[in-house]
Amino acid sequence: MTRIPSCSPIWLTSLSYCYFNPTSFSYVKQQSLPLPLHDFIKTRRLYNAFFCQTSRQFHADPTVQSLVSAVNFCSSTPLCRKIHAQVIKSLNYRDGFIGDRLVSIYAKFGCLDDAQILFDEMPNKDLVSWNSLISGFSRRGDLGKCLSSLCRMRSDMGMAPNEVTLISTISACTNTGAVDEGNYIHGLAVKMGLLSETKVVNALINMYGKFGYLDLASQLFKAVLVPNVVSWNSVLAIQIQNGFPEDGIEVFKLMSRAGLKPDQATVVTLLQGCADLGVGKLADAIHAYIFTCGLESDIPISTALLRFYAKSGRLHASYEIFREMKNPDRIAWTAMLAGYAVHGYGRGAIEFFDLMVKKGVEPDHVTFTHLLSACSHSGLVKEGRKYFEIMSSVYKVEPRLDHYSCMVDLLGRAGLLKDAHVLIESMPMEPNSGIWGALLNACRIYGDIELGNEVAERLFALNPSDSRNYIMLSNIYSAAGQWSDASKVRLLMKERGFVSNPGCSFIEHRSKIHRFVVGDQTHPDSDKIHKKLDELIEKIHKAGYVPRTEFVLHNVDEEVKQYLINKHSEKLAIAFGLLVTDSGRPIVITKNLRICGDCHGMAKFVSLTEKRSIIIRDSKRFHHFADGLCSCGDYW
DNA sequence: TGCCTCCAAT
Repeated sequence: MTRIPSCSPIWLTSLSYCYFNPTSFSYVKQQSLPLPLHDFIKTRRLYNAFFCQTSRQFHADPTVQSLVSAVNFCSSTPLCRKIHAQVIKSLNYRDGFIGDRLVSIYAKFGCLDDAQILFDEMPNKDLVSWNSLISGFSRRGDLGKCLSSLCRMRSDMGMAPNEVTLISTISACTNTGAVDEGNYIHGLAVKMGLLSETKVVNALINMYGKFGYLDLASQLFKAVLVPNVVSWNSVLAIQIQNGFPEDGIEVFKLMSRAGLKPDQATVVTLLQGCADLGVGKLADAIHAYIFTCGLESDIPISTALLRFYAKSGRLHASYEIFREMKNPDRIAWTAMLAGYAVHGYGRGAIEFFDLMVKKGVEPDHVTFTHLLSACSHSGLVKEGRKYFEIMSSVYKVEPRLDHYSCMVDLLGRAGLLKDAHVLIESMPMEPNSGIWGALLNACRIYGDIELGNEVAERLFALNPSDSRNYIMLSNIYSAAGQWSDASKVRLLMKERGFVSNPGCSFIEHRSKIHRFVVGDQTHPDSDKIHKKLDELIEKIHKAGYVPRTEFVLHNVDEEVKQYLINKHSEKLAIAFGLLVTDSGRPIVITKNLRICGDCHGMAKFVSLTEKRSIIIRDSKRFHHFADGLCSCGDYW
């Protein structure tokens, strides 16, 4: 074994700095430290010697305890480096233990190379060391390294993975959408008899749920002998995230009946379901529960609550929650910003963003998506361009597809079709269907048939099975009065076997959800509703309201068109008490003001499939429709 | 006394 030479502490600190960051070698040189490259290589061996030597001295040294506690509270890379340097200096190192923790911290903060180097240098790697490394790769979404480490561990070292190894690997499969690899790990879990571990099954339930294999997930859940809160939370989240919030709420009821106490994750997930469904009463109950349990200072819970109120049109309530937060994090700030954006407060969103930066909260790519979408929906072209520019130059957030999509939408809605097209051509990555779709929508608004045609061609090539593109192109032709071309597109759709689903509206009334489809008379109170509708339609027509119909339907009588439009969502909303008048004129405020007062636009926005939102204002307050549902619970 | 499953902003 190499003898450990006597070294000054400063030399060792620099050594560890240099060790972790070879590019900063010049820094060490500047300090006039005797450390040329070959010495640096030598120090690697030296370092190994430290590990071996110190493992023997571990119990003898009194500073070990402080190092252990230091490493346990280690929360950042610089701190981790300091402790690591200290570990080397004090010669107190038991392989494993502190090393494992350091590996996982380096990995946690994205220094995967450092983690790997440190791991490789560790002389005696036990199962926990391997798990630390694998979990690090998993957290950073590096499935390849996760799997290769798992293989190395099994074949090179002859070590069997335990439940922790599998949980980390399953999690990596989930986050990268790797179905085959996930199946392989599932098989491995069966082979190793690890399906009796609830945590492993929970990870698998979550994985299959995220992949959309709900049957498999529920089979696994049923097979768990004693499901814990996480098992229940997983099933709850699966239902809600796959678009079945009602089933999710049923799961919650079963969970309560099974005697399990909801935890933070339960509450957050339920609130997400409430926001998707717009069920105000359940959310109110949850809000009360939050207070009873003293959870109101919990940031994720407050954020979920904030989002619920914002989605329900109660932006003030949402802001109150935000204001009450002690230390809102980036996610909370972004959620609030999204609230402003979705309600069409472009200027408000900008001001809020500036405040966020001023408070020292760093925006990320999601923040910019909302900010740009706020600019887009308020027609703030100049501002949108500015933020798109500085997001990479100042905030070092490289624009992604979503940001380009927002910008194309912004320029397109402002009528700058050419600029939008140029921007798409300049993108460093392949534009997706969302981006071409935004441009196609702009072509529809401005009636640009030529460009619309070109864009539609691209969309058909990119996503031939998406019926929305065909409908949009057909609408462009309809709006221009080119009925035969519009018919051709519709025919093409038919040939390719697409059925265009009619938009569906639904409204919560006294804790019950009522669904309506155009021309639908199946509601038990249909007669009453329609009578009321006729009354109100007459009223608003008298007030001077004329719906736009030109691209709704063609080769249909004007009267029939009016009928179909009138019977749909906007009038339905009015029938339920949202008399949309302001000094005698109906007002419709949408996040895109250009569609304001457009009956078809509104019906479309309220439709379930569109997943967009609108806001209607009556004399007292705003009513917000999100995901096809009016969820302003207190006006009935 | 180190590694791990569910939950918050598109």
